[in-house]
Amino acid sequence: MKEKVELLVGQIPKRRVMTYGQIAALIGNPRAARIVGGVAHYGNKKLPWHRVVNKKGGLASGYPGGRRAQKEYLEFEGYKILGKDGDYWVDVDKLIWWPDLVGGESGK
DNA sequence: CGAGTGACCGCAA
DNA sequence: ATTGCGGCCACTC
Repeated sequence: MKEKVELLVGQIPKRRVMTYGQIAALIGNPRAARIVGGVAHYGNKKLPWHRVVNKKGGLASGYPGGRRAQKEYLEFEGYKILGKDGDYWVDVDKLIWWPDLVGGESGK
């Protein structure tokens, strides 16, 4: 399970993001979004968890350093960061990314 | 070993 | 529209 999560997160290309629910669905547990969060906290911290956002595209709450730090990371990679003071989010509708199972190009 | 928590999501009231 | 509750796997105490 978590291996799939870590795998997917590790395969998330730059300028692209994935939602917890999405990953959870891909591993076979659409309702196990929390598990993804659990893996994020306990699992492999070497993975780009900053590219993982919630359904609203908002940044994680328990991220090391706070949402601010995560926002810095994302904008540093060139993400289109939106949001208000203290609350940030990305264009999940456009930056959302899916594994290469659609037939090659998943979006650019 | 047993119980509780965790960076979430979705439905129901 | 907002608040409340259930559900899953892995890890920690």
